[in-house]
Amino acid sequence: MSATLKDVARVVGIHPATVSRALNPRTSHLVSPETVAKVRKAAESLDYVPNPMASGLRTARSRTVGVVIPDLTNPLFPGMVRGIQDTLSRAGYTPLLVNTDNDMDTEATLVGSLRARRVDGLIVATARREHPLLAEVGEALPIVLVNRVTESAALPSVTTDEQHGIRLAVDHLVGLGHSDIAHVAGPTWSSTGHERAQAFQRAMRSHGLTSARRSFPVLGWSVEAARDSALKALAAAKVTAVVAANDQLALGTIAAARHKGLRCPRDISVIGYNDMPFMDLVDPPLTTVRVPVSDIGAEAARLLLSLLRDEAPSPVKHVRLTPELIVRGSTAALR
Amino acid sequence: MSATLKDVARVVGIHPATVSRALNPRTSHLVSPETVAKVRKAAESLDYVPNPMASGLRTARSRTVGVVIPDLTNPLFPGMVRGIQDTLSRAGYTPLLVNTDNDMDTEATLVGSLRARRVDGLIVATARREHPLLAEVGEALPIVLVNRVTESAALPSVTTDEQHGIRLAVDHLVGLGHSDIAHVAGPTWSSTGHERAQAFQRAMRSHGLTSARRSFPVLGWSVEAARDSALKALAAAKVTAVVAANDQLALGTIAAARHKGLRCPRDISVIGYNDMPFMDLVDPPLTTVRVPVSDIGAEAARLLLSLLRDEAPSPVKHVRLTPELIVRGSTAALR
DNA sequence: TTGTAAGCGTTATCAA
DNA sequence: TTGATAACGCTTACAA
Repeated sequence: MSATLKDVARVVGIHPATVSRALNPRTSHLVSPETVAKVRKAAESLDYVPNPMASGLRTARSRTVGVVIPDLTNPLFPGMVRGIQDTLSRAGYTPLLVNTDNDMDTEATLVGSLRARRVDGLIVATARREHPLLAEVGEALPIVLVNRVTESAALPSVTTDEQHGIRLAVDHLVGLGHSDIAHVAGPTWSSTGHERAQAFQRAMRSHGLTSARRSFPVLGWSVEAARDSALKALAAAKVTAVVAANDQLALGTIAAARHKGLRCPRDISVIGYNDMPFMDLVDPPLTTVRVPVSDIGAEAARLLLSLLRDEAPSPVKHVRLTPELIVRGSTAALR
Repeated sequence: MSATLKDVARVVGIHPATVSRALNPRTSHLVSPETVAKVRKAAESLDYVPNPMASGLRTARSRTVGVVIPDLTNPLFPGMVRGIQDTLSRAGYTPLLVNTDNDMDTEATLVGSLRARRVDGLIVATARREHPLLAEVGEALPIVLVNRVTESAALPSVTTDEQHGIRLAVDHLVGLGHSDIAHVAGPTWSSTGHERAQAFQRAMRSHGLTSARRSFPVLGWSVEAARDSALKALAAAKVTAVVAANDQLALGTIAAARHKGLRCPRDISVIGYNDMPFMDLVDPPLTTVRVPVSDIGAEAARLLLSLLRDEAPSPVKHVRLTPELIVRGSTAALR
């Protein structure tokens, strides 16, 4: 049904190999300009498109990249995925997307299926601080981590400056007069959870504020998972403000506060992290640290593409982007 | 690097073709049980995985499906995509996702690239009422439409019962005592926009209410796009309630109302459509018609898989799922 | 039940 | 500058 190199060759009256050379940008200089022109025209008129399975088989490269995320329905990821997709496809690569649901067995299976599909590389958003699988797969395949990293830092990554982001949040609250601030922290197995918690300690200390026993880690990143930790945080003596490790946890904290009869921001200020879509429309509009999700994705794709191009193994590169504070209605001056 | 049929054959001491037969469920019955067992063991120990490019080249099937959506960052779609992904991958198919941004040229390009990748079929969420491209591509490739359909109805589809959904919305408002109800309608090029508008007329008439000049179509589906139409709707005589054609338009309507000094639901009731994530947390929590997005995706994938399996062209099938009303805080009894 | 052989559409190597 | 040829890894008639 679809035209092949042979068909084009027949039309032009030359050998298929020459057609291949003429059509491939990296080899077309080996062919006389006139033949190239004739071939291009014939290919056009037959609307020939190269068969990626044939060339992939021959070259042992699929021009395909696996994208491993926890869950597409978490609003943090669609923007990141778009950044990845747009950049990859402009370079002729096709992303293959999988969702692990934060389950390590599922992840192992899915990474297996991506390797079975012969992906040329991997962009991974599911890293844990300890993550043997990634180290192992990284031996065989170029990998770029996004958002979260592994402890060893042996894999290239694109992240944001958590230190800076949390710092912005704490500074903002302190500026509003708060000093009794708690942290509803992310899961400790996640580098983002861990680093934000550490950053919280540091930021508090730098203001001369006590952060001891003021950090309350959750088990998962969801609105529901926040409840217990949020209640503990709110029970801590005199707490007037909470820095949550992401937007879902902030929303959960606000819900828990409401449940206790506290109103946000009147009685308690809450600040989130990520600035997911619609966070300007929730009640109250959420003050949060905005992460440039689409840029993270684009940057990760670029980094992977450079890895895919380079023959020589380059030094492991870590890209850090800078988040910014978005002030809305969930934070207010201490009364 | 990766083991091939030949490697397995060498280990077992038989011909590669036999290994192929033994490993393929559809042909393994042609091989003696003992050989099958030996082959399986050898394949396992070498961790052989079939090369999809080689088998795809040979069989002219990629076991790959193109998924065409307007924009992944629109919260309506991630759930749908998950439904598609989960169902397809369980059947051994890999989805290739593209975003058209509702631009027809982009769409043509991307569909072209999917065909270049030799996808076996297409799941399309970008249908317009008039959509020549899809009709054309549908000649060559199995296509299933999701959410939106084309006017001719010549392509199989999975949608929800718009008629029923809008009916639920209008009934709810009438039940609350409203009779002056307006519709902030979706774009007319979209079947969902069109059908919901028609359904609105019908539902109003069935209650004996006037719907004349009460429908105000927008140009796009976004929160911002709603502004003008919403202002017109709110300016219409005595309007006390608005049925919006989706959640974004509902949010835009609420914002416009607020801008005019009207409060929702006190002065004006607003009802959305889709029930996107977090619509329970916006201000006010949005009453809306919930669409089973994940089921739509799963159903579409199933339908396409059946098309992919069948040799004989089956009659064009249309699956309709039923939406349900979710009552929250954006609607209230007429005062 | 298994082996043989050809071919899917490319590209890389070698020769002309 | 072009042509011939082989090979990538798999499947499938056909033969044995």
